[in-house]
Amino acid sequence: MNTQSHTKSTSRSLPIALLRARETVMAPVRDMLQGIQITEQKWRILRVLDELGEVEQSTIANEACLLLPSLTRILRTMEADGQVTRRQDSRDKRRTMVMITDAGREILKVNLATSLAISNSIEAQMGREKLDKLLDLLDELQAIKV
Amino acid sequence: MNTQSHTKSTSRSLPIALLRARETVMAPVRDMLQGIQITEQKWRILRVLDELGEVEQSTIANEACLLLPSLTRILRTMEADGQVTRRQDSRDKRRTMVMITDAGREILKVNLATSLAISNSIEAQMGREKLDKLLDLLDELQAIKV
DNA sequence: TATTGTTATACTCTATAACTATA
DNA sequence: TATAGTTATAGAGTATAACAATA
Repeated sequence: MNTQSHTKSTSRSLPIALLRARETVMAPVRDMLQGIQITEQKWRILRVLDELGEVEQSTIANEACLLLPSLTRILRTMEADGQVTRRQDSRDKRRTMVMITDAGREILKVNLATSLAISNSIEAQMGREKLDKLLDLLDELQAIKV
Repeated sequence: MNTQSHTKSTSRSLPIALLRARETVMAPVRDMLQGIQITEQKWRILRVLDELGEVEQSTIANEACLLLPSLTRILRTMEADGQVTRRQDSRDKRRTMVMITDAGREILKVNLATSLAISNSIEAQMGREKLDKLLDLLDELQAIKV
């Protein structure tokens, strides 16, 4: 409690605590992405596509935390840049199926070492056990319906 | 490990896990803020100012995860809207000291009940103990130097 | 010389509504 | 009627550099 209005300390506010933690983690990731001219959003899309294989755009939007209109625009440039392919689903023609290309996968591969180095640095400071616990709790939080 | 390039599952990727968890938590908060015509960034600034009292802009930028140029613009409108006051520090004239006003505090106060209801809903689903553990871990993560 | 903050600029994302095509 | 995705548009934030004032 503070003296002003009895709101919680910002460090015990989940939205702010999540944001601050993310900023700490993202700082070196942003350095990495800047070197390869790719935005955070594109990086997330590549990660999601690499993990899920060929999926429809709504799935990407959910998994990568992007709105469909944003995704439409971003995928257009990623397709032009040869990082993803898109095709109409033959069974349900409303759906567009998206897949990562070899060139897209190459971007992930080239940055794997840096990516791991960042993870390892965090693990070295937090400890594997705490990090796993944190990921478990985040996964649980992410799944709830507020 | 997935089949494509041996990257980690996105749910075990700290940047993505933090973002997804935040999106879950922010959904109802955004509903609340939309009702009062205030952006997430302004809400964070009000929270930080309410907690810290009168502080310089660099402190706000750090605590609310905003860049100084963004903060300059946002504070200009918040000052015009009577939510904060700004004055030059007399000892170090480079510094601008910012303070929340009663009107700004009123915004926090009016939304305190909704804010608490959201917290309580999360607590009801996660449990107090897990939530505290999560906040502890986030605080620890936020403080490391990657 | 370094630091605090502002301004300028270009870019990108967000949010919403309206729309098309398909189911 | 509902759903998947696109387009249009307005608004806001991001990132960087250049700058002014002060230390």
